[in-house]
Amino acid sequence: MAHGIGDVAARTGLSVHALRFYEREGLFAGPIVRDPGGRRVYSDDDIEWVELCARLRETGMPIDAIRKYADLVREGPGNEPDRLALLQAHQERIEAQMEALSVGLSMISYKVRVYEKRLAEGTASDLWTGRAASGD
Amino acid sequence: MAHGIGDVAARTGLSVHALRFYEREGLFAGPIVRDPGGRRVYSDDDIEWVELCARLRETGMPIDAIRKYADLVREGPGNEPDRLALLQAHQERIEAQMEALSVGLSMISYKVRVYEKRLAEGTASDLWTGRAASGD
DNA sequence: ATAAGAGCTAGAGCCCGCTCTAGCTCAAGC
DNA sequence: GCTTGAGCTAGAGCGGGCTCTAGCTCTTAT
Repeated sequence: MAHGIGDVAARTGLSVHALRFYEREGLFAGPIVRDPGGRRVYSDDDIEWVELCARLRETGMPIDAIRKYADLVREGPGNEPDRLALLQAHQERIEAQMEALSVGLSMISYKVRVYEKRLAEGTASDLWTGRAASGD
Repeated sequence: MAHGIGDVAARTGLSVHALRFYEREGLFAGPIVRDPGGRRVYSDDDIEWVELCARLRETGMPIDAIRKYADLVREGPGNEPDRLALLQAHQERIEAQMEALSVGLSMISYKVRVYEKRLAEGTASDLWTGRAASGD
Protein backbone atom coordinates (compact mmCIF):
# COMPACT_ATOMS: atom_id res chain seq x y z
CA MET A 1 0.00 0.00 0.00
CA ALA A 2 1.13 3.52 -0.77
CA HIS A 3 0.51 6.38 1.61
CA GLY A 4 0.97 10.13 1.40
CA ILE A 5 2.89 12.03 4.01
CA GLY A 6 -0.29 13.42 5.58
CA ASP A 7 -1.58 9.94 6.08
CA VAL A 8 1.58 8.76 7.68
CA ALA A 9 1.61 11.78 9.94
CA ALA A 10 -1.95 11.10 11.00
CA ARG A 11 -1.34 7.49 11.75
CA THR A 12 1.97 7.82 13.55
CA GLY A 13 1.24 10.95 15.49
CA LEU A 14 4.26 12.74 14.05
CA SER A 15 3.82 15.98 12.15
CA VAL A 16 4.55 16.15 8.44
CA HIS A 17 7.32 18.55 9.34
CA ALA A 18 8.81 16.00 11.68
CA LEU A 19 8.63 13.32 9.01
CA ARG A 20 10.52 15.44 6.51
CA PHE A 21 12.94 16.44 9.22
CA TYR A 22 13.62 12.81 10.17
CA GLU A 23 14.29 12.01 6.57
CA ARG A 24 16.73 14.88 6.17
CA GLU A 25 18.43 13.74 9.35
CA GLY A 26 18.97 10.33 7.85
CA LEU A 27 16.74 8.38 10.19
CA PHE A 28 15.35 6.26 7.39
CA ALA A 29 16.91 2.97 6.48
CA GLY A 30 16.20 3.40 2.79
CA PRO A 31 15.18 6.21 0.45
CA ILE A 32 11.52 7.16 0.39
CA VAL A 33 10.05 6.68 -3.06
CA ARG A 34 8.64 9.73 -4.86
CA ASP A 35 5.68 9.88 -7.18
CA PRO A 36 6.03 11.55 -10.61
CA GLY A 37 5.14 14.87 -9.00
CA GLY A 38 7.97 14.55 -6.50
CA ARG A 39 5.82 13.68 -3.50
CA ARG A 40 6.85 11.11 -0.97
CA VAL A 41 5.15 7.76 -1.17
CA TYR A 42 5.44 5.61 1.91
CA SER A 43 5.16 1.83 1.80
CA ASP A 44 3.80 -0.23 4.65
CA ASP A 45 7.36 -1.10 5.57
CA ASP A 46 8.23 2.57 5.70
CA ILE A 47 5.35 3.15 8.06
CA GLU A 48 6.52 0.36 10.26
CA TRP A 49 9.94 1.91 10.35
CA VAL A 50 8.50 5.32 11.18
CA GLU A 51 6.61 3.73 13.98
CA LEU A 52 9.79 2.22 15.33
CA CYS A 53 11.45 5.62 15.17
CA ALA A 54 8.54 7.16 16.99
CA ARG A 55 8.85 4.60 19.80
CA LEU A 56 12.57 5.11 20.01
CA ARG A 57 12.13 8.86 20.25
CA GLU A 58 9.33 8.53 22.78
CA THR A 59 11.61 6.49 24.95
CA GLY A 60 14.27 9.14 24.72
CA MET A 61 16.67 7.80 22.13
CA PRO A 62 18.46 10.79 20.61
CA ILE A 63 18.10 11.45 16.90
CA ASP A 64 21.78 10.86 16.58
CA ALA A 65 21.60 7.33 17.95
CA ILE A 66 18.66 6.47 15.74
CA ARG A 67 20.65 7.68 12.77
CA LYS A 68 23.48 5.35 13.71
CA TYR A 69 21.08 2.45 13.84
CA ALA A 70 19.57 3.41 10.50
CA ASP A 71 23.05 3.63 9.03
CA LEU A 72 23.76 0.07 10.06
CA VAL A 73 20.53 -1.20 8.62
CA ARG A 74 21.25 0.67 5.40
CA GLU A 75 24.63 -0.98 5.18
CA GLY A 76 22.93 -4.33 4.96
CA PRO A 77 23.58 -7.63 6.66
CA GLY A 78 26.79 -8.32 8.45
CA ASN A 79 26.68 -5.79 11.26
CA GLU A 80 23.99 -7.37 13.37
CA PRO A 81 26.13 -7.41 16.50
CA ASP A 82 26.49 -3.64 16.24
CA ARG A 83 22.79 -3.14 15.81
CA LEU A 84 22.15 -5.38 18.75
CA ALA A 85 24.57 -3.38 20.86
CA LEU A 86 22.76 -0.13 20.06
CA LEU A 87 19.42 -1.64 20.95
CA GLN A 88 20.71 -3.11 24.15
CA ALA A 89 22.26 0.17 25.18
CA HIS A 90 18.94 1.84 24.66
CA GLN A 91 17.16 -0.90 26.52
CA GLU A 92 19.32 -0.10 29.51
CA ARG A 93 18.64 3.60 29.22
CA ILE A 94 14.94 2.87 29.28
CA GLU A 95 15.28 0.69 32.32
CA ALA A 96 17.18 3.43 34.10
CA GLN A 97 14.51 5.93 33.17
CA MET A 98 11.79 3.70 34.48
CA GLU A 99 13.64 3.39 37.71
CA ALA A 100 13.98 7.17 37.99
CA LEU A 101 10.32 7.61 37.20
CA SER A 102 9.26 5.15 39.80
CA VAL A 103 11.43 6.78 42.46
CA GLY A 104 9.93 10.16 41.57
CA LEU A 105 6.47 8.74 41.44
CA SER A 106 6.64 7.27 44.88
CA MET A 107 7.95 10.55 46.29
CA ILE A 108 5.10 12.41 44.70
CA SER A 109 2.52 9.84 45.65
CA TYR A 110 3.64 10.22 49.21
CA LYS A 111 3.11 13.96 49.05
CA VAL A 112 -0.26 13.48 47.42
CA ARG A 113 -1.33 11.23 50.25
CA VAL A 114 -0.14 13.78 52.78
CA TYR A 115 -2.15 16.53 51.13
CA GLU A 116 -5.20 14.35 50.81
CA LYS A 117 -5.01 13.47 54.45
CA ARG A 118 -4.51 17.07 55.48
CA LEU A 119 -7.40 18.17 53.32
CA ALA A 120 -9.67 15.52 54.74
CA GLU A 121 -8.80 16.64 58.25
CA GLY A 122 -9.17 20.25 57.19
CA THR A 123 -12.69 19.86 55.91
CA ALA A 124 -13.46 17.90 59.04
CA SER A 125 -12.06 20.41 61.51
CA ASP A 126 -12.09 23.59 59.37
CA LEU A 127 -8.74 24.61 60.76
CA TRP A 128 -5.23 24.78 59.41
CA THR A 129 -2.24 24.50 61.62
CA GLY A 130 0.06 26.19 59.14
CA ARG A 131 3.43 24.51 59.09
CA ALA A 132 2.66 22.31 62.09
CA ALA A 133 2.90 19.12 60.06
CA SER A 134 5.59 19.84 57.47
CA GLY A 135 5.42 18.59 53.92
CA ASP A 136 5.08 21.79 51.89
CA MET B 1 23.06 22.83 59.26
CA ALA B 2 24.36 25.36 56.78
CA HIS B 3 25.72 24.34 53.40
CA GLY B 4 27.49 26.18 50.62
CA ILE B 5 26.28 26.00 47.07
CA GLY B 6 29.08 23.65 46.06
CA ASP B 7 28.04 21.23 48.74
CA VAL B 8 24.46 21.31 47.69
CA ALA B 9 25.45 20.78 44.09
CA ALA B 10 27.55 17.79 45.03
CA ARG B 11 24.87 16.19 47.07
CA THR B 12 21.94 16.78 44.77
CA GLY B 13 23.70 16.12 41.51
CA LEU B 14 22.71 19.50 40.12
CA SER B 15 25.38 21.94 38.99
CA VAL B 16 25.96 25.19 40.85
CA HIS B 17 24.85 26.92 37.69
CA ALA B 18 21.62 25.01 37.74
CA LEU B 19 21.04 25.88 41.40
CA ARG B 20 21.44 29.59 40.73
CA PHE B 21 19.33 29.25 37.64
CA TYR B 22 16.54 27.53 39.55
CA GLU B 23 16.62 30.28 42.12
CA ARG B 24 16.38 32.98 39.46
CA GLU B 25 13.51 31.10 37.91
CA GLY B 26 11.63 31.21 41.18
CA LEU B 27 11.64 27.51 41.89
CA PHE B 28 12.37 28.02 45.55
CA ALA B 29 9.59 28.31 48.07
CA GLY B 30 11.45 30.84 50.16
CA PRO B 31 14.46 33.10 49.79
CA ILE B 32 17.88 31.54 50.22
CA VAL B 33 19.77 33.15 53.09
CA ARG B 34 23.07 34.89 52.33
CA ASP B 35 26.15 35.09 54.53
CA PRO B 36 27.79 38.48 55.22
CA GLY B 37 29.82 38.05 52.07
CA GLY B 38 26.70 37.59 49.95
CA ARG B 39 27.05 33.86 49.45
CA ARG B 40 24.12 31.54 49.52
CA VAL B 41 23.66 29.48 52.64
CA TYR B 42 21.34 26.52 52.30
CA SER B 43 19.51 24.99 55.25
CA ASP B 44 18.63 21.33 55.48
CA ASP B 45 15.10 22.25 54.51
CA ASP B 46 16.41 24.03 51.45
CA ILE B 47 18.30 20.92 50.47
CA GLU B 48 15.22 18.83 50.87
CA TRP B 49 13.36 21.22 48.63
CA VAL B 50 16.12 21.13 46.04
CA GLU B 51 15.92 17.39 46.11
CA LEU B 52 12.21 17.54 45.47
CA CYS B 53 12.81 19.87 42.55
CA ALA B 54 15.42 17.50 41.18
CA ARG B 55 12.97 14.60 41.32
CA LEU B 56 10.27 16.65 39.68
CA ARG B 57 12.63 17.66 36.89
CA GLU B 58 13.89 14.13 36.47
CA THR B 59 10.36 12.96 36.00
CA GLY B 60 9.81 15.60 33.37
CA MET B 61 7.93 18.31 35.20
CA PRO B 62 8.60 21.57 33.33
CA ILE B 63 10.32 24.40 35.17
CA ASP B 64 7.19 26.41 34.68
CA ALA B 65 5.03 23.94 36.54
CA ILE B 66 7.48 23.67 39.38
CA ARG B 67 7.45 27.43 39.66
CA LYS B 68 3.69 27.39 39.97
CA TYR B 69 3.92 24.87 42.75
CA ALA B 70 6.59 26.91 44.51
CA ASP B 71 4.42 29.99 44.16
CA LEU B 72 1.60 28.25 45.95
CA VAL B 73 3.84 27.07 48.74
CA ARG B 74 5.24 30.58 49.07
CA GLU B 75 1.75 31.99 49.39
CA GLY B 76 1.28 29.94 52.53
CA PRO B 77 -1.54 27.75 53.76
CA GLY B 78 -4.98 27.90 52.22
CA ASN B 79 -4.27 26.72 48.69
CA GLU B 80 -3.64 23.07 49.40
CA PRO B 81 -6.24 21.88 46.91
CA ASP B 82 -4.37 23.71 44.17
CA ARG B 83 -1.06 22.19 45.18
CA LEU B 84 -2.65 18.79 45.27
CA ALA B 85 -4.04 19.30 41.79
CA LEU B 86 -0.60 20.15 40.42
CA LEU B 87 0.92 17.11 42.02
CA GLN B 88 -1.82 14.85 40.80
CA ALA B 89 -1.52 16.17 37.29
CA HIS B 90 2.16 15.38 37.37
CA GLN B 91 1.50 11.99 38.84
CA GLU B 92 -0.62 11.24 35.82
CA ARG B 93 2.03 12.48 33.45
CA ILE B 94 4.50 10.15 35.07
CA GLU B 95 2.16 7.22 34.78
CA ALA B 96 1.63 7.99 31.11
CA GLN B 97 5.38 8.18 30.60
CA MET B 98 5.90 4.87 32.30
CA GLU B 99 3.32 3.36 30.06
CA ALA B 100 5.05 4.76 26.98
CA LEU B 101 8.39 3.51 28.19
CA SER B 102 7.08 0.06 28.77
CA VAL B 103 5.49 -0.11 25.34
CA GLY B 104 8.76 1.03 23.79
CA LEU B 105 10.74 -1.32 25.93
CA SER B 106 8.75 -4.33 24.91
CA MET B 107 9.08 -3.41 21.26
CA ILE B 108 12.82 -3.11 21.63
CA SER B 109 13.13 -6.23 23.71
CA TYR B 110 11.38 -8.09 20.98
CA LYS B 111 13.89 -6.85 18.44
CA VAL B 112 16.74 -7.68 20.72
CA ARG B 113 15.50 -11.23 21.01
CA VAL B 114 15.19 -11.47 17.24
CA TYR B 115 18.76 -10.33 16.75
CA GLU B 116 20.05 -12.63 19.43
CA LYS B 117 18.32 -15.54 17.84
CA ARG B 118 19.56 -14.63 14.38
CA LEU B 119 23.07 -14.25 15.67
CA ALA B 120 22.97 -17.56 17.43
CA GLU B 121 21.79 -19.21 14.22
CA GLY B 122 24.36 -17.27 12.24
CA THR B 123 27.29 -18.51 14.24
CA ALA B 124 25.79 -21.97 13.97
CA SER B 125 25.25 -21.96 10.21
CA ASP B 126 27.72 -19.22 9.14
CA LEU B 127 25.23 -17.95 6.60
CA TRP B 128 22.99 -14.96 6.33
CA THR B 129 19.83 -15.01 4.36
CA GLY B 130 19.69 -11.24 3.99
CA ARG B 131 16.16 -9.96 4.33
CA ALA B 132 14.67 -13.44 4.41
CA ALA B 133 13.48 -13.08 7.98
CA SER B 134 12.54 -9.41 8.32
CA GLY B 135 13.09 -7.39 11.46
CA ASP B 136 15.67 -4.83 10.35
C1' DA C 1 -10.81 26.88 -16.19
C1' DT C 2 -10.21 27.60 -11.70
C1' DA C 3 -9.70 27.52 -6.97
C1' DA C 4 -8.63 24.76 -3.03
C1' DG C 5 -5.71 21.82 -0.83
C1' DA C 6 -1.72 18.89 -0.18
C1' DG C 7 3.09 18.61 -1.03
C1' DC C 8 7.83 20.34 -2.07
C1' DT C 9 12.54 22.79 -0.66
C1' DA C 10 15.67 25.65 1.82
C1' DG C 11 16.33 27.83 5.48
C1' DA C 12 15.03 30.67 9.48
C1' DG C 13 13.10 30.59 14.06
C1' DC C 14 11.78 28.90 18.55
C1' DC C 15 11.52 26.81 23.13
C1' DC C 16 13.58 24.59 26.87
C1' DG C 17 16.92 23.94 30.11
C1' DC C 18 20.77 24.65 31.17
C1' DT C 19 25.93 26.13 30.68
C1' DC C 20 29.51 29.26 30.22
C1' DT C 21 31.96 33.77 30.33
C1' DA C 22 33.68 38.02 32.12
C1' DG C 23 34.85 40.59 35.63
C1' DC C 24 34.57 41.10 40.36
C1' DT C 25 34.65 40.01 45.76
C1' DC C 26 35.73 37.43 49.58
C1' DA C 27 37.97 33.98 52.96
C1' DA C 28 41.69 31.10 54.13
C1' DG C 29 46.19 28.98 54.01
C1' DC C 30 51.22 29.61 53.24
C1' DG D 1 50.62 40.17 52.03
C1' DC D 2 49.53 37.14 48.39
C1' DT D 3 47.77 33.48 46.02
C1' DT D 4 44.23 30.16 45.42
C1' DG D 5 39.74 28.79 45.24
C1' DA D 6 34.91 29.34 45.87
C1' DG D 7 31.28 32.39 45.14
C1' DC D 8 28.80 36.42 43.07
C1' DT D 9 25.97 38.85 38.96
C1' DA D 10 24.33 39.79 34.43
C1' DG D 11 23.96 38.24 30.39
C1' DA D 12 25.40 35.62 26.27
C1' DG D 13 25.53 31.10 24.13
C1' DC D 14 24.27 26.43 23.06
C1' DG D 15 22.23 21.77 21.72
C1' DG D 16 18.32 19.22 20.74
C1' DG D 17 14.27 18.71 18.40
C1' DC D 18 11.29 20.24 16.13
C1' DT D 19 8.15 24.07 13.83
C1' DC D 20 7.17 27.53 10.71
C1' DT D 21 7.62 30.54 6.54
C1' DA D 22 8.00 31.77 1.79
C1' DG D 23 7.37 30.79 -2.59
C1' DC D 24 6.44 27.38 -5.69
C1' DT D 25 4.14 22.99 -7.98
C1' DC D 26 0.87 19.50 -8.60
C1' DT D 27 -3.77 17.21 -8.23
C1' DT D 28 -8.51 17.21 -7.80
C1' DA D 29 -13.14 18.63 -7.42
C1' DT D 30 -16.52 21.93 -9.22
